[in-house]
Amino acid sequence: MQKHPELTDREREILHAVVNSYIISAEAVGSRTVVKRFGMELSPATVRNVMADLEEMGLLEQLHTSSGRVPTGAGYQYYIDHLMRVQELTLRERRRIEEELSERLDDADGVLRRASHLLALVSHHAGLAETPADTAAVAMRVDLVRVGPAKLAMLVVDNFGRVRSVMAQVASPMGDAELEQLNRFMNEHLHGAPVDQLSVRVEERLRLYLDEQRRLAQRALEVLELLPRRPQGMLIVEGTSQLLEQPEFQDMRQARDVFNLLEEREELLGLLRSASDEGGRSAVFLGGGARKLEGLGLVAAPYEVDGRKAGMIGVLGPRRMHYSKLTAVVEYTAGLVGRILTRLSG
Amino acid sequence: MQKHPELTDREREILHAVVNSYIISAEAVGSRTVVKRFGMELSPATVRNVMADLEEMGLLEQLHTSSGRVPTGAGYQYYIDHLMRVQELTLRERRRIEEELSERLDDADGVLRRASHLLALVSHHAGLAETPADTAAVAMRVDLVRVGPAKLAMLVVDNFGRVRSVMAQVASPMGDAELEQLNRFMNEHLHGAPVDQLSVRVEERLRLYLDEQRRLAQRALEVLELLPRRPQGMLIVEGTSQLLEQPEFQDMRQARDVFNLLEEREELLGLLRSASDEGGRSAVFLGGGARKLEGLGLVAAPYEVDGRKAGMIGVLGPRRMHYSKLTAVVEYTAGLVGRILTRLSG
DNA sequence: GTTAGCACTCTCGCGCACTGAGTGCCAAAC
DNA sequence: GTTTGGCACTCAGTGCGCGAGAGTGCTAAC
Repeated sequence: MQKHPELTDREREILHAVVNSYIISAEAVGSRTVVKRFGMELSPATVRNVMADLEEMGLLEQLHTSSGRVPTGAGYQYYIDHLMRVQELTLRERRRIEEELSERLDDADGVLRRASHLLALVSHHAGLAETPADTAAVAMRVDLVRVGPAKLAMLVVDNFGRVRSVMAQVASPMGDAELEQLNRFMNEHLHGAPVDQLSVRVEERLRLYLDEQRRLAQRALEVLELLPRRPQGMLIVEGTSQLLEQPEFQDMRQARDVFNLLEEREELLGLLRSASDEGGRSAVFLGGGARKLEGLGLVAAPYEVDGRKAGMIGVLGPRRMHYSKLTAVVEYTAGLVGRILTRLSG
Repeated sequence: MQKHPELTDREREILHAVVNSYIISAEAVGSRTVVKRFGMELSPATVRNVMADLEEMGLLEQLHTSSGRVPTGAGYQYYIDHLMRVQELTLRERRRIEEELSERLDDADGVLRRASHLLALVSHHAGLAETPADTAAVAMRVDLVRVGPAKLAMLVVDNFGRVRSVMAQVASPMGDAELEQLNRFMNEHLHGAPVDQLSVRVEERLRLYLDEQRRLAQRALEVLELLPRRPQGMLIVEGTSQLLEQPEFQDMRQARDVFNLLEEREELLGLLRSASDEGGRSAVFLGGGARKLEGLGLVAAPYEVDGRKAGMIGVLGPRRMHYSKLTAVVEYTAGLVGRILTRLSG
C-alpha cells in the first residue's frame, strides 16, 4: 500500500466523480460533465481548478492538452483505497449467483469452472479460478490398481472429490496379496494426510518400523514419489472472449497483450495468488506494480474450505473496471464457493 | 464435394498462382505480380484476360473495381480439390514435431494437449484436439473405493491412462466384504469393455444370472449408471492468441466472431468431428457450408489407436491458410499421436 | 491468340479548413 | 479568499480535394 497525498473533501468528491464517470463511460471526463452528472453545486470553472490540482498530484491525466481527464494508476489506487465503497449486492443479484452455482456437481474442479464462468458473465471480463492446491487437499483414499502385468495405477482421491492418478511401472513384479497388503497399509496411514505430504508421511513411518512393515513402506514410497508435485492449484480461465467487447481492447496491441498474458498460466496464477498474501478478504491489483499487468486490473478473493484458505478466484480486465460492484461479486462468490466445497468435502 | 467448372491448363495455373500468392501475402494480387512472382512466359495483359474469366466463373473476386483479385470461397475449394499438392515435410520439420511430442506423458489427454499446442505453434492458428471418446476407450479397471460411510467413488481407468470418476451415495450401506466382491465381479466382466458400454454389459449378464450374482450385478448397475455419458471426446483448444496476429483478425468484428466460436465447444467439436465422416485421411473445411465457419478454414485429420479411429486433431484459422503445408503437418501429427497413444494403451 | 498502349477507376495518404469539446487564466463578483 | 463568467487557445475528429500509385478493361497492332 503506497503513500497517498492528502486531499480536501472537495478534491476527494471530484476525484470520485471522475473515476465513477470514467468507469461507466470509458471516455475522458470534462468539468461540465462532472457538474451535470453529479448534480454539483459548483460551476465548471471551479471544478476545472480542482481537476488541475488533482492532475498536479498525479491522480488524473489528460490524453492531450484539451480534452477531459482520465484517472491515472495512482488515481485508481486512491479511489480503491479511500473512496470506493463496496456495493451491496441486491437480492436478485445474489439469487442469480446462487442459481448459477446450484447445479449438482461432485468435484471441486467442476464447481470452480462454473464459478469462473459465472464471474466472466456478470463482469464482462475474464473469470479466473485456482483449484485447491495439494497443500489444501487431504487424501481420502490412496489405492493401487493393477493395469498390466507390471503396471500399476495409483489413484489418490482427495476431499474435494478429485482423483489424481499416476501410472507406475514397478521394477519387480508384485503379487495380488502384496498389493492388497500395500493398499491396506497406505490407507491406514495416509487417510487424512495433505496430498503434498504423502511421501513425507510414509518416510516418517519408515524410520520407526522394522522388517515387514518397513518393506511395505519402501514399496509405497517407490510409487508415491512418482506423483507429480503440484504445490499450486491449476488455473481455470473462462470467458476470455468477453474481453474483446471492452473498448480498451479495440486497440489490437493491447488486445494481444492481454491474450498473451492469459496464455501464460504460470505467471497469471502467480499474480492471482499474490493477491492472497495481503490477508483480509478481497484485494484489487493494478498494473503499476506487476510488470505484466500493465494497464490491467485484477479483483481477487480467497475461498476457504473448513476455515482454511484453499485457493483464489477473481476477475481480470482492463484497469477501468467496476470495482465497487465487482469486489462485492467476487467476495460473495468466493464465500459461496467455499461453502459449497466445504459441504462437498465433509 | 461440389461440382466445379472445367478449367483450361492455363486457367488452372493462374488460379494456382493467385491463391498461392494471396495465401502468403494476404494482399490482393494483380496480373503483374502473377507474371513476375511465378516466372510466367506471358504478358500481364494476357493474364488479365484469364483472371477476368476466372472472376466470371466465380473463383476470384475484386474488392473494388481496380485492385488485384482475391480467391472466393469457390476458388479456395477448387484449389483444395484440384490444385493443391500436399507438401512433403522436411526432415527438420518432422524432427521438430517429434521433439515437441516426445516428452514423457502417461495419459492421452496430456499428449493431445501438447499436440494441440504444437499445431498452434507451427501454424500460427488455433490448434484443436478431440480427446478419445468413450466409444473408442476400453476399461482396464473399474473400482469402487469407500470414501465415506455411505459414499463411494467409482474409478474407471481406461486404456489411455485416463481416470474417470464419479461419486456415488449408495442407498443401503455396503460392507467391506460386499465391496470386495463387487469389485471382483466388475473387473471380471468389464475388463476390456468399451467405456460407453459398461452398464450395457452388466445388463446383459443380469438376464443370465440368478441369486447372488444377480444381486451383485444389480448393485453394480446402480453405480455404473451414475457415470456421465460422454459419447464425444472433450475438445482441447490451444494457442487462440496466435489468431490475433493474423491480418484478417485485425478487424475487430471478425476477431470477435472467431473468439465466440472458440468458446462454443459443442459446436466446434461437431465441426471437427464432421470432418472425419468423409473417410480418408485429412480433410479441409471452408466457411461456405457450415454456418458458423463463415470466413474460416479448418484442416483436420483423425488419429487412430490400434487401427481404430479414436478422435480428431486439427487447425482452425482464417480461410486464407497455408493448406498445402498444414494438411501435411496435421496428417503427420495425427499419425504420430496415433502411434504414441497406441504404445501407451498397449 | 497475344501483346503493347492508354484511358479509366479506385484506394490511400496528405494537407487543409472547420467544428466542437474542453481547458487555462484573468478579472469581476460574492 | 473563494467562486464565477468570459474569453482566447488547443487539439482531436471530420469532411474535402488533390495527387500518386496500383491495377484494370479495352482497343488496336502484331
